[in-house]
Amino acid sequence: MSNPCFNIAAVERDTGLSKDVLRMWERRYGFPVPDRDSNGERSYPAEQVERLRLIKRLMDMGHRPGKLIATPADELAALAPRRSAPRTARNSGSDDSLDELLALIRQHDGPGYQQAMQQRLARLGLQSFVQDTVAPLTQRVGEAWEDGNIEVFEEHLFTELTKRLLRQAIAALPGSHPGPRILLTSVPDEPHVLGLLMVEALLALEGAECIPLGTQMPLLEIGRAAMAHRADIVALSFSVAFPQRQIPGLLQQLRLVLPAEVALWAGGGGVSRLTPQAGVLLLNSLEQAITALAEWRTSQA
Amino acid sequence: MSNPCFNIAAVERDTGLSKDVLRMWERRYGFPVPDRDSNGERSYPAEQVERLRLIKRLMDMGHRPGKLIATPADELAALAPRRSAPRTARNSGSDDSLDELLALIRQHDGPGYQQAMQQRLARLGLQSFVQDTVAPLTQRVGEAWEDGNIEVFEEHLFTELTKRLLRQAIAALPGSHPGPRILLTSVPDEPHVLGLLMVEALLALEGAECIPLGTQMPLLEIGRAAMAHRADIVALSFSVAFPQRQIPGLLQQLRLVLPAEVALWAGGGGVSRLTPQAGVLLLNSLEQAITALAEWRTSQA
DNA sequence: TCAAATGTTTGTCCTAGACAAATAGGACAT
DNA sequence: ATGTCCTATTTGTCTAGGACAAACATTTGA
Repeated sequence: MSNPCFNIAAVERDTGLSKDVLRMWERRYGFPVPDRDSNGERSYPAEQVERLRLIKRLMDMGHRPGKLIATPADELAALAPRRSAPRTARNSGSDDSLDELLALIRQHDGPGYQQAMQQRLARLGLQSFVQDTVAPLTQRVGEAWEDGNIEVFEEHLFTELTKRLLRQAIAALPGSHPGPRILLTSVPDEPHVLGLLMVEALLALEGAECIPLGTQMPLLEIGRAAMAHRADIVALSFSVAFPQRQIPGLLQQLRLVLPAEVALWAGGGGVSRLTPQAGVLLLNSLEQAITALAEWRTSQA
Repeated sequence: MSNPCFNIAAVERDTGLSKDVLRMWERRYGFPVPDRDSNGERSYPAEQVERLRLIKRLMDMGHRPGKLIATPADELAALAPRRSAPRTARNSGSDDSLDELLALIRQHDGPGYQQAMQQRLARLGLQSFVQDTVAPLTQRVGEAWEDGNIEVFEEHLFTELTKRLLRQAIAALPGSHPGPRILLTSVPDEPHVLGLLMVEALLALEGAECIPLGTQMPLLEIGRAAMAHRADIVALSFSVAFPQRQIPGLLQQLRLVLPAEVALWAGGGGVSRLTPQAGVLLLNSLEQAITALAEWRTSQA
């Protein structure tokens, strides 16, 4: 047979579970139980790696590892979407056209998806496209991900193609910039960029001068960048997947690094359940970004 | 005093040196010697972290840790850019226009950089733009990074804006795809996407159907994606920063996961010093990607 | 019904030993 | 002088189990 086998470092890479955790689970729960190679080192069969990936995904949804590992294989039932509001027609389940877009991704039809999205963009205009198509579609993909009925590579394809569409649309905008200079980025350990692009599109549309720095900037660097670019506002994005309890500390720390006259905005799914922070403006929706921009302008006038 | 202190996990994040390595160095070389907090856990003063960062950078340039740690503080001299060919006029030092582009980044003039690059793209055409502007410019930025004379956020700005330019150019290409279906991605722990975009631009220009999946795909997922998209070729990119010794193992493992009829290509700065691998085509330059595509086509005819 | 106290679960850190992969240095042959 | 092989050193990663604190769940008390 000689199925493909993985050493512990490879499993760490592929699952996101640290070596310490892998060894600890083996000690405590008796799973995974890897084979040993000629040097006595762990060698995980692909099957166990697969199971670990599934467990990790369910953990990210809020399940506890102890329970998951005990469950034999009908944990497929545990896929039960632990969503607070189970998809009323109002929040995200109603729009059939979103389902069509999602179906294109599921059929791995990249060109078809691009074309359909281009049409929507042309029809709706950028603002409505972002708010009424990209945002809900992203949420739908996130839900599918939690429910386990989308493949990792399908999600990657969606993200990659959507990023391209947004960047293209942003690049096509006219170049006059009356508004504030807004530096857009995310903190280390936050690699998601789609939310940042959505808000960039909306802000650029309103005439703000956006400085996109990509993701994962060390805090001290964000401070330096704000100085160097003479930014008026620093806008950060936190995805729902980002560990919520770290956010207040990060924001406070960054607030200390930034000059007082630079505004600090934080948005994205990760901040929606957060209590207000001194010196930080929390944006709970895309609309709010537009409002905040208008308010900033009046406050400067 | 209470200078800012870092626990071992923070040092790992900030330096890229694994916890194991940090503890081992302490045991073997007597550096770093962190303080201990009330729980007996390592607490690294900022000064030592700074030194570690410097050491890591020099290591990435080819120096050995043993020597570096022994060197007191005049290792600043060791900054001597150990570049193999110290910038002859031929390899990368001659083109003044590249320096102008780099200067725009250093002045944090994003719009100016974008405009200058757009002009070059229009003048040279996509192929020459990629090969003669983007590639050497990327290398130049990498050198500046090694020499420590570029800021992190400057590098981020460069990367972000250049990504946009390339994606825009790719999107503008006509849509007929006679060629093979090529799946483009990178392995986990390899977040760099610029190289992937460069090769995508060249391959798409030659009529290949490129399926961009972004970066950091788990190996098993790459296999599934190749099946789902009926890919003819899987192309991976490894940056110079990627730990070279991990690459052969990764490629072999991926080779086992992929169907035999799917070709596996690996390119980027990380593979340039690699010995040939069975079942894997190593691309040492962008030109080689074009050649490889032509060869694949004749072999299929 | 909410808040505080208690108990469980879980991840990360610790020490210290072993070994193999990578690299450098030296001997030898071409 | 140059290239190849062999040996010695350097260096990173793995292993084992123990300890503990932070996160979470549950029960108690108001």
